[in-house]
Amino acid sequence: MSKPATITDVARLAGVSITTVSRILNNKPDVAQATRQRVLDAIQQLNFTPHVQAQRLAAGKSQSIAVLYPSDSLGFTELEFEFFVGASQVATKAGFLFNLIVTPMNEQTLLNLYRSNQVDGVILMEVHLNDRRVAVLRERGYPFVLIGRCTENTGLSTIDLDFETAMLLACEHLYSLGHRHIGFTNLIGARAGYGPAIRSLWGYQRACEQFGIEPIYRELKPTIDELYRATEALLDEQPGMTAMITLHTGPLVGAIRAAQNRGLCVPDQFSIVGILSDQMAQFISPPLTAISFPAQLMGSRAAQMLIRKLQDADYEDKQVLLKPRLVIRDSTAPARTSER
Amino acid sequence: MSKPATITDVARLAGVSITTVSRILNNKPDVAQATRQRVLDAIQQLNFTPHVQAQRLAAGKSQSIAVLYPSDSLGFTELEFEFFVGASQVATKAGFLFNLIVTPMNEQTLLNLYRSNQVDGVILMEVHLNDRRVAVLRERGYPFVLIGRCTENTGLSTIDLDFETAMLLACEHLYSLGHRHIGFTNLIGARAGYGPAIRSLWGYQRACEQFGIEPIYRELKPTIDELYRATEALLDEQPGMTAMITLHTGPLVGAIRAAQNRGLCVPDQFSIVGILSDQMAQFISPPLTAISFPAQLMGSRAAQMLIRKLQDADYEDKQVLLKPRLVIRDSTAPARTSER
DNA sequence: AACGCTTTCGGTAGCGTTTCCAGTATATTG
DNA sequence: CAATATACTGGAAACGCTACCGAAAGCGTT
Repeated sequence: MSKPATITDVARLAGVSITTVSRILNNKPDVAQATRQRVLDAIQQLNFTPHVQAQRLAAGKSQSIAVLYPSDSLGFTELEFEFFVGASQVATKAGFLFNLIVTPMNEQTLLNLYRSNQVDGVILMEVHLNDRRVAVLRERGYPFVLIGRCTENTGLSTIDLDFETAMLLACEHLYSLGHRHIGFTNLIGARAGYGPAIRSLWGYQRACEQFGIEPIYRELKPTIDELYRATEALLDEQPGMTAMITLHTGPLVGAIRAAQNRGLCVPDQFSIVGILSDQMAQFISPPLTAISFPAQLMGSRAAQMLIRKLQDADYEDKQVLLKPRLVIRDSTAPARTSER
Repeated sequence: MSKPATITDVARLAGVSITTVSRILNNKPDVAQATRQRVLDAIQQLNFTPHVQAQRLAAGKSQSIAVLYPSDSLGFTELEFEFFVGASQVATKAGFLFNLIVTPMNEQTLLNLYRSNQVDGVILMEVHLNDRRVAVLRERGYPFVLIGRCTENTGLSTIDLDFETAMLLACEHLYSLGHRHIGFTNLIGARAGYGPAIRSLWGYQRACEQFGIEPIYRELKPTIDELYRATEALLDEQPGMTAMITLHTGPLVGAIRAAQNRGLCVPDQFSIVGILSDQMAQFISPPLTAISFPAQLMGSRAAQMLIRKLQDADYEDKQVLLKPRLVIRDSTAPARTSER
């Protein structure tokens, strides 16, 4: 574990000043081709790698970004993971360090992240319509992007799935299959200001109006048990219900099991549409008809936006809204005319 | 985005030298109670947070660890994710930055990670029995720990699940339910030196000997399709097979579907045992009897070991082998005496 | 021959900490 | 009461790099 070579060693070996070496390291102009080669050889020979802490201290930048996913929220499924992988890949490629922070942060610790130069910018997940974190960061002018949206998004960089359209698509699909009684179990938090919940509800309500069907609605916590019980309850109360949409990702099996336990075969007697990543949808039996959740894409786009924002002083903030895509698999089927 | 306060500002405001402030920041002794309070007040008042890059440069430590998960290997499931979360939580709590690196690294870039002071130590995942990375790092004396094991582990810090015992447990469970023809689909790579595959195979072979049953064995890639086809093939070739164990985590549904497609109800006519995290096992229909894979625990233990190794000069390397636990759910049932 | 331009390079002052060493005042000891 | 230990504090040199500024050298222009 001998001490690694420093820029001084390289300079000495190449017979130049450290300034020149620094120029080459940072691809600055004003250096003769011959000198450049000599320095590169020296670097090679010494196995030199610049000391990142020193670089960052001198440059006044941390060259790293973080994703904040407060783990007290919904827990982890593959979906969150796909966000991280997407962001991580982009960051690494752009020469940024990627930090995943799952510990919930208060305002202080959030600001300290910037003040201590730990990160140049962050990606916020699980944002609420009226998110304190957003207010605090915006006020201080610290760079960040949101996965999700707030009520007021001007001047913010956001990326989000268009949940409203997603619900429309799902309803439309089921309606066209002949279903006229379509339930919807939403994530909890529509009242508390949780974006996906609210916007999904809007979409569902609009679809119901448009198709002239009666809403059958529940909000519940994301556990298998909750969804199981809720599905049972809905089936009891709404004997005509032949299909269901749920925003719950992992716990979705609860709905399938509840239906099957009633002797309702999915999809022949009961159709289910979810919102999941393609991989997750395939890992379920039966393979799920679902709005495809492009989590990895969203993660990488978010990282791209953030990094461009950091590098390009007059980068213009954008609010990206991804068009949802419905992938039809084996959990939806035409409604039987003579129902149950 | 005004410039954050520095240690000099704090020192000036408190009327002390920066040395004293530094002492307090690092909980060093030799500072009067009154002075400490005065400085703490100043820190509070200025919202001061030490500049991490500067701290690390001066201290010669990066205070960060990384997990290397080469994404070209098996892809991502919830399982990998749980590793990361476990490690990340421990790291954050210990004041370490946590870096997730999914880009595959060659020897050079791996070493550069240390040389450039980006990390103090790493956690290696997906290690092979004869892993180049291990050789390189060991030779240089760079700190690391393994999730998994090598052939020769003396002087290494490792943590691994006892796959051999795991297979014994699974077989035992099925045997005691009356199954006498038990298939096993393994991850690919037993020959190439992939630890889990090899050790599972050993366990399976031992169990077969012990219970006097005939091995029914396949190695395949971790995709749903592969597992589906393999299960079909096994059912064709081995009409007596009433149960199956698989090391494939996510794609496991392929086996379930294949059985169900044959009209074999799981578990009444066909039993399946997997190796999954508890959460994943519950997300499958039917809830899966499985060896519980304590991924999060393993991640956090690995991080703990690494950090202790970094902080404690004479820390003794340990090879931890976690005892597996079988959780019985609804995918296994007694073998029917009059089979198919 | 004097001037200015371009290209290429080096000197050096930071960046914000930690840490070693030396110093002062106070307390303890024989 | 001198001598020595003890508690506390400050000065200044690193840590390894970037970035500003200025200088030297080569070349064409007037």
